Amino acid sequence: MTDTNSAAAPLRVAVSDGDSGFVQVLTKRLDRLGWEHVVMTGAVPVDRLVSMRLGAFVVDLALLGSHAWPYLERVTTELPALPVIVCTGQSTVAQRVRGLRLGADDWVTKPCHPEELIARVEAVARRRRHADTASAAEAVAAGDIEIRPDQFQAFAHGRSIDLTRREFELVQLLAAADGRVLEREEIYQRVWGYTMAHGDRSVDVFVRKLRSKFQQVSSDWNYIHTHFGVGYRFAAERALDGASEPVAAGTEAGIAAPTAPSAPDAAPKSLHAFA
Amino acid sequence: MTDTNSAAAPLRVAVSDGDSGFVQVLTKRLDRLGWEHVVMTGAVPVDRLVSMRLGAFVVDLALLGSHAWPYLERVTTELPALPVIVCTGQSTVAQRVRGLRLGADDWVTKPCHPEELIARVEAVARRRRHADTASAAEAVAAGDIEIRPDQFQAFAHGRSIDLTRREFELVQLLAAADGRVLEREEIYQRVWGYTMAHGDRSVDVFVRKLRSKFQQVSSDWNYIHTHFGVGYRFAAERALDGASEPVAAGTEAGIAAPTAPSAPDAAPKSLHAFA
DNA sequence: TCGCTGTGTGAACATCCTGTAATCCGTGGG
DNA sequence: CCCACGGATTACAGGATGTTCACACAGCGA
Repeated sequence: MTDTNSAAAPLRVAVSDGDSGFVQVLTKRLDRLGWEHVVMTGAVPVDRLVSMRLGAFVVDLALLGSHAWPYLERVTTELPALPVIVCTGQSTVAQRVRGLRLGADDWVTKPCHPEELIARVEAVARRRRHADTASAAEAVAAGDIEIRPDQFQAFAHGRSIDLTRREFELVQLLAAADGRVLEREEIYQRVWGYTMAHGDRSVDVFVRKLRSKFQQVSSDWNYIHTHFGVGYRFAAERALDGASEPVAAGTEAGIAAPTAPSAPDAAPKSLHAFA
Repeated sequence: MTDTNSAAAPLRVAVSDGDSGFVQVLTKRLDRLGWEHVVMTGAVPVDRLVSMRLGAFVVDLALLGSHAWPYLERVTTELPALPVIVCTGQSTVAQRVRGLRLGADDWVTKPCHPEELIARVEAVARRRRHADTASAAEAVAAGDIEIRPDQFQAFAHGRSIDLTRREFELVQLLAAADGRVLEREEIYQRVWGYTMAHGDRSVDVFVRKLRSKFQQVSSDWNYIHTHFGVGYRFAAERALDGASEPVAAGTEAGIAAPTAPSAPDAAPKSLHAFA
C-alpha cells in the first residue's frame, strides 16, 4: 500500500561495468536513492557475488569477452534468486535472446538512460521480492520478551503473550524505535494510520493494556516508560531495585524456542539501546 | 522436451495488440512453442483478464490512448502476480520509466523480433515462477497430514483427503509458509491470483472447509489457526488441552504421526531453496 | 500549598471479525 | 435437459477488539 511505484526498499546492487562515465552517473543516482551499491570495473568472480548478498546485479558482458556466456550461465545457475540485468552496448537479437534464455532478467542496450536502467532493476527486483514472502522484518528481543513480526505476536519465555493486532503494532513500533522516545502524535499516526484527534486517549489505553500483559508474563522487567508531556519509550529495564539499568536491549535473557514452530529467519536481533 | 533452449513450461499468454502483422508472426511462434495464447486486437477489460488465469500479458499501450496509464496501473494493482510486458512502438525514456514504475515487468519497443519478445516473456515468467514454485516442489508433513504437491492432494494416514483444487492450493500455501502467519490479503492474492475485494470472505470459507475435512480424518490435531485481525497460520498442534504444542509445520513431523504417513523427506523445504 | 494539565485505570459501549451454514451459479457429465 | 460438484456470495450470531468516558492520581509551575 505504501510503495505504489518505486521500489521503496533500498536495494543492494552491484554494477560491473567498464564505462566509467556511465558508472559515475549511475552511482550518483543510486546514492540519491539511498541504495547500497558496489561498482566494479573488472569481472567479478562468481564466488564473490555469492558472498555479497545482492539484491540485483547489473553487468556489462562486453567486459568479459569470450567468457561472457559461460560467466552469465554460471551466475544464473549458482544464484538463481539474484536478479541479473545485462547492460551492454551493441547487440544482436540473437545475443539478447541467448542472454535472456540463459537466465538474465533483462537486457538493456547502451547507450541508455540511467533512470531507465534503474527502473528496470526495480521492476525485476519487485517481481522477485513479490514471491520472496519470507522477507519480513527480523525478530527483536528485549528483557524476557521477543517480538516476532512473522507471527504478528510477541512471546515471553517461549509462549505467546496474546497481543491483539493493535497491541502488537504498537509494541513493534515502540521497540523498533530503538530506545528513543516517541510522541503520542507520531505513534498514533503510524499505528492508526491517520492523525490523532485532540483528546484521543487510545495510545494511553493501549499502552496500559500492553503493560498489563507484559506484567503478567514478565513481572520483573519494565518495558514501556512514560515521558511526561512527551510520549513513550520502549526499553527493558529491571523492575525492583531502584536505578535504571538499561539492559534495555539485552537479549541475555535466554529466550527459548517459542511455542511457535521453527521460523528459519527469526534470529532474534537485539535492540540497540541508547538513551 | 520439445524445446531445446527455452524455459518452457507452457505458458498461457494473452496478447493485446492492434498490429495484425506482428501478432500473426507472434502467434505462429507461440503455437510452435505450445503455449496457449489468446490474441485480442482491442482493449481488454481488467475483469476479463482476471478470469483468464494468465501466465503473462503482452500489451500494446498505443491501443488504449489516454487510458493507457490508468489501465496499466489497474492491471498491475489488481493482478500483481501477473507478468506484464508492454510492447509498444515509439516511446520516450520517461514513458518507459513510468510504465515500469507502474508495475510493468518489461517494456519492449517495436519493431522488435518476436523471438526476443518471447524470450523476455519467459524471463519475467521464470522470475515470477521461481518464487511461487520454489517451495512447491517437496512434500510437507505435519501432524497426521501430508501435503503432496505432485499429487495436488493431501493425505492422512495414507489415504487421500478429498481436497478440491482451491482447498489444496490454500493449504499448500499455508503449509509452505512454515509456521508464519499469513494475512488474508496475501493469501487471497496468491491463491486466487488477484487482489481481494473488500469484504470478501472466500478465504474464511475455504479455511472452514479445510478444517472440516481435516477434522474428519485427524480429529486430535488442529492445523489451521486463526490470528484475529490478521489471518491464518498453519501448524499441527495437538487438539485436547489448551496448551500449545507445536509439533508444527513443514518441519519433520518428528514427534507426530503415530499412524502418520511417510514423510520421508524430513528436509523442510525452505522458500529459498534453489531448484 | 493550590490548581491545572497530563496520565493511569476500569468499565461500558460500539464495531469489527470470524465461524457457520445456506443459497446461488456456472461448468461439465450423463 | 437434468444432475452433481466446486466455488462464490450472503446472512446471521457470538465473540473479540477498539473506542470512549468518568474518575483517581501524579507531575509541574505559580
